[in-house]
Amino acid sequence: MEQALTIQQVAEATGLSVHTLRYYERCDLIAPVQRANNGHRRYSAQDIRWIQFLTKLRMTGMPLRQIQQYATLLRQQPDAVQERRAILEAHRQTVLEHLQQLQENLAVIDWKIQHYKDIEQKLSKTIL
Amino acid sequence: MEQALTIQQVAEATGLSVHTLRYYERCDLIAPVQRANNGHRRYSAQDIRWIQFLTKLRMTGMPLRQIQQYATLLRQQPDAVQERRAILEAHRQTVLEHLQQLQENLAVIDWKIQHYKDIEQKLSKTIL
DNA sequence: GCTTGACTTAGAGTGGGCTCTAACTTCTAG
DNA sequence: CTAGAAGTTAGAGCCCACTCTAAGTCAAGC
Repeated sequence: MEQALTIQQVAEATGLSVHTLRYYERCDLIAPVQRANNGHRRYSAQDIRWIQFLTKLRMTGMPLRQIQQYATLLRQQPDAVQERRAILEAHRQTVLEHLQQLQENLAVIDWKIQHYKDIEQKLSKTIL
Repeated sequence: MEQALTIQQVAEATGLSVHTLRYYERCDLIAPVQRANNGHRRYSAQDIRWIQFLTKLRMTGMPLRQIQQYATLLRQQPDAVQERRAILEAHRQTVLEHLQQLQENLAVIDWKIQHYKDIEQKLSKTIL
């Protein structure tokens, strides 16, 4: 049998909390996980790979709803590769725009920091 | 008198809603704005510059609470340039880390897109 | 055989950031 | 003089993404 992890172990492995893992399953972001005889979840290597990918989607700002759609597609139409790629490419575009924005705004902040540095310079000269 | 804008005009100029503008003032992100005789807000050019900068902070993910601190410092200790610079530099660091993360995660997504492209390629060849 | 600890569920609560509502005032145009 | 457009307030509501609680089950170790 391949390694089947407990929810605790998966939490540690993925950085999500056990609460969040169960929550994600409830929200259909994760397919119903296999159970041990006592009803405890047993995560497969597959499950973990998917959870790791879904956290990438989350961390780039994809809403749970959209991840849920992607997950459903993945489960119900494993051959719909083009559709899934379309979702990822749309998301990619969104992320690129977000990155762009972030960099522009950061530039303004950098400018302000420099401005403050200049003021500090001037002040120290005045004092001397 | 310099141009004193109504809340509507400021909303248009900054991309925030009038609701949000009032909300920000309530939360102390914006200093109490001058009022016309009828009690309506009249925003100064100063106000607008600040609002524009605060939206940069927001868009780079600074929490309202922190912006509020920065704003308070700006109003109550206009000479505390170093302190304000410290806040901005700390924030800058956070944003840089976030950017880094975003790029790393995006790379994984890009990889997945490429992977899907490869599959599509193979499929189309199989069919031919 | 009893405690401890990891698990289960359904459902309630939280925090951030808006967003909207209701009731009211005030100015402008017809 | 009246309708309507734009403003005001306090406070309620909403959405997202968790996060926690309560009550219960089950297996292992003392």
